[in-house]
Amino acid sequence: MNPLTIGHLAHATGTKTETIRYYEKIGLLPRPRRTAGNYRSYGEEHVQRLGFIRRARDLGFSIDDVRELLTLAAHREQSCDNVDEIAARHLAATERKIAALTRLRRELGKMLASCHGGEISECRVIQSLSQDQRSRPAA
Amino acid sequence: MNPLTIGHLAHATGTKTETIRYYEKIGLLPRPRRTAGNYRSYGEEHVQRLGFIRRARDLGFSIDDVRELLTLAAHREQSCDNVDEIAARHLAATERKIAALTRLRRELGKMLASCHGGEISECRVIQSLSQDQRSRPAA
DNA sequence: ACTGCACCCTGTAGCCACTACAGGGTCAAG
DNA sequence: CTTGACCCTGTAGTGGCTACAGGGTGCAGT
Repeated sequence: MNPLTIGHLAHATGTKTETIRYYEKIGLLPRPRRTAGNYRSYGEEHVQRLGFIRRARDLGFSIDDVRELLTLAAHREQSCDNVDEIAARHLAATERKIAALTRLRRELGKMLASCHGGEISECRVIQSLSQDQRSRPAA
Repeated sequence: MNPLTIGHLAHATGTKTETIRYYEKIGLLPRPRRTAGNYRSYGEEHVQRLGFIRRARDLGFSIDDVRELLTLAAHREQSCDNVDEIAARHLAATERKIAALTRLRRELGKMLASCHGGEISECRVIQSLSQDQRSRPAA
């Protein structure tokens, strides 16, 4: 209801004040009014918009994606195909990341499981990192 | 065998020349000899070391971890506990990332599945981003 | 000898999405 | 009228490269 300071807006949306100023600088949040003492003064619309931004960011959307989602969200009568496309693209990228990390996890797990302690000279982890897999003898 | 230029070292290890110079700048690769024309001149030991670095980086180890792994690898008579600890820590971090991304994937999948096209005003994706989950009505 | 051309050199700036100061100003309570 | 919590701007740092700009080197072909 009443206008909020940047600190209150930060608290209300779970954002840091520096981040809010950063979003303003890059044009993601509109510049708010200022008080007589030059403090930023926010209203309900800023809480909404920053909440949207924060939720999208928490879901891993890039700043550019968020920017586009905000623009699309403002055109209520248009088709949501573009929105779905952004989300689908992000979902696909997330799946690719999961797949890559899963491969890493398997590799790391194998390395660790094969190491039975002892000296560095016998350490499987170091051995794995030291030799090119392609030229390692099959034995 | 014969000394390599930076381009040849790059080719041999699948690294970019800029990255090799960067690794030298941050002290990860030792400064090589120079030719009369001030070209960097690399030997087999550089191929080994850069190969180690690249494999560790491909497994997602941070530069600082790689630095420590290189130091540990050089002390062949010491225990490999420290190595295993770095690897275990990295494995745990990788698992946390996978868990976080898996949650994201589920959320994104739910959002997309519930959206049946049409107008933005009815778009589930936009709705999800627009409202705070905690204050959304249960219906 | 000369001309291209591919490669090499240094140094700096940019990427992403913040985060952390430094050096100041404002405002309400005591 | 002072204290302390908040606010302001602007700049620099994070990780791990990547991309220039503006030059020099080396070798093949003519």
